[in-house]
Amino acid sequence: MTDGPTITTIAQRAGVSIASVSRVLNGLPTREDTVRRVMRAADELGYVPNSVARSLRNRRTDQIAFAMADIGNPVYVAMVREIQPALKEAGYRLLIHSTDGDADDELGVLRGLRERYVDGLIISPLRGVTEEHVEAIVAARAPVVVIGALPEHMPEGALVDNVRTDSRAGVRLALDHLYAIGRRRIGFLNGPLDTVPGAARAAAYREALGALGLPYDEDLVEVGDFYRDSGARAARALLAREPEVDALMCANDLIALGALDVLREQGRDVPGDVAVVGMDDTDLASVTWPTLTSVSLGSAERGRAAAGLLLDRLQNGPREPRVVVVRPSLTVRGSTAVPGGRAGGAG
Amino acid sequence: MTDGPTITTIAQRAGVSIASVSRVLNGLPTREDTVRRVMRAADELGYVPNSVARSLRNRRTDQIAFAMADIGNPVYVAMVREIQPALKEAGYRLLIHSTDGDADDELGVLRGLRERYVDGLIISPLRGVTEEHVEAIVAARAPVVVIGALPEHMPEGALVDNVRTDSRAGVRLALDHLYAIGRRRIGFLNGPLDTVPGAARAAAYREALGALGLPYDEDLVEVGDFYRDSGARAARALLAREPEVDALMCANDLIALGALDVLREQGRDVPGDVAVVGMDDTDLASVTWPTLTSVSLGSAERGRAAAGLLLDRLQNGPREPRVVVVRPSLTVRGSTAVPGGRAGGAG
DNA sequence: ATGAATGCTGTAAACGTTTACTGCCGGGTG
DNA sequence: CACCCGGCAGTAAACGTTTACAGCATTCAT
Repeated sequence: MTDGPTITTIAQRAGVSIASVSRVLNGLPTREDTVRRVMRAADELGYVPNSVARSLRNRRTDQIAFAMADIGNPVYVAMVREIQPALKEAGYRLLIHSTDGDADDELGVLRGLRERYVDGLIISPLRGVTEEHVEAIVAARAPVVVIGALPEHMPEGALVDNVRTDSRAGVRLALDHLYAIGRRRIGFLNGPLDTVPGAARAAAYREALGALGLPYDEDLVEVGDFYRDSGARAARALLAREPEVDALMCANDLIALGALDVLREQGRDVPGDVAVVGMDDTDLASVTWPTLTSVSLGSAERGRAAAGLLLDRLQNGPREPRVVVVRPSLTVRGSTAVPGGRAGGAG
Repeated sequence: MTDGPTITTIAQRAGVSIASVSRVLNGLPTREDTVRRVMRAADELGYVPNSVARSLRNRRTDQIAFAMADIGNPVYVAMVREIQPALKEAGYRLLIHSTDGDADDELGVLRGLRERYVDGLIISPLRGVTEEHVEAIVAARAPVVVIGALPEHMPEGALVDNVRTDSRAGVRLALDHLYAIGRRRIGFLNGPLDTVPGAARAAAYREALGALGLPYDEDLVEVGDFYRDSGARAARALLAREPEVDALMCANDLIALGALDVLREQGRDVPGDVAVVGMDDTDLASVTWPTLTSVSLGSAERGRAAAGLLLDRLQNGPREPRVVVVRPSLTVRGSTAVPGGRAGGAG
């Protein structure tokens, strides 16, 4: 009564052994009569199998974890939105680990794989895959998909697929676009250099300027965090130091939001005086005013790919690690809507 | 090697029984010498306890689920952001069920409680708590917290706490504000009437108008979905039918976004010509232009409260069901920033 | 009528823990 | 010296499944 029926309860009521009960419930060939008796008893008792016991015996939990820095970040929300239905479809439950950018937490999740509470993991390490990450992945002996950059050489035993985006190409798209609409003094508001995206975007900015024949000027670069208020601070500093900038390349949409705040506050027209480009192309980009031109790094697509790779591994067994690269694209909106000249902004 | 060490492996290596191993690992009083031997063996083997086996034996999984309609909705994101750290702090993992507003899915989660894969559940049923929900909750015999309205009378066995907000009061806050800044023809863009929030807000709108001595005019009301494009459609329809509206009360921020799109497109000044108020006070509200005055229904607070109630139950055992009511508040921003008159908008 | 083959069913072990219970050993007490 | 008690450790059962294996009827062929 208080403790819920088990197959033993059913077996007693139906007058058969627990083995028969199990077989019936799992649809294994059984005599018609036995099937009826067991089904009847199970129905009457309102039996529901205990998933923990089943997991212990089957050595699988039908659970998959997704670990990222911050569930409040629209990029990760976009990924979760793709991952969750894909997993549900395949009969897996989803566990969420929001690590708050805490590296120890992140490693904790990875090491926790050895507790076998999930069958696989999708992880997006904020500060890249360190030696320790690799060790934990090897020790895990459960499939892992990393969203983001992976070290050049992974050891043999690392069962790890990889989904990445070419943020270098993304930055180039943005700078090409700004160049095309006539901008020559292009500031750069970046996130922390010790994060993977931060470092990659810094290098890409420099490289893209070179390709366009523009000089790299340290005074045009400001480093902060990937948040709105930090973006505002950075924009303020940059505009004070270099009032002549005619475009701001922002390392993500939140930074761009902060920049827009400051530009509005200072009465500078966007994009007339200063054009602004964000990155990630989150939902926010179509909400701002003017709407924000942004480089899409395919968050949704990356989420979908990661789920696909993991499920493939779980369903079809071991295989060579795979890498999926998602191509960035540029969505032009109001904040750069000045084809060739310097007119008022549009939505 | 391939299968990971268990306490049996440790016991052999340390030359003790598995009981002693377990005792040492759980910090139960044990002879100094035994402790050392076991610890040493565990270290050398890189032992990690199997959480599934532990769950089976302990009859607890240290997992909690949160079920809501759509993880893409900022309201739920805000809740998750509060729930996740609270659970982590208490040693619980978080499972996410995004039901896509599918009622069967929602019931599935509730019924799934009987599989005992989680120790408790926080659920925010989109269309209210039906008879079937109640049945499932009673059958669950695991603590449940419902965010949203609960039926008047719950049966004895229902282990359910409740967190709700007073959206009636929220709507009143908004209408009082609009009235105070001189608006008299206040349109209402609502969500589906068969959702709990939709129905509540419809009633509240009517009631609040009455309290202000304003007539209820069906032509001023438009019903759609809780999404941006639906909000835009509704706004277009309403403005076409009633060009004289001087304010739009929107049943959530996304609808308000759509309304702002349409007003801008039609060249109507916000808040000069039409003031706009949203609901939920999501992150979006401070991003739009003009920024959006919005009624906060305390999403974060509700999430925190729900986690608190559930953890309390899990840690301190059964007690009388509790109800927490979160008071709404109004955050005034640009979209209504016209104290008493009809001047240009500000941020 | 006997043997093998066929088709179900039941017994028991296993998954990896925790813990009640029993038993052993040593020391203190009468 | 006998007894008891305390402190530890080991045996075994239990959590709720799944499944290998053995066994039993029944059927069929010879």
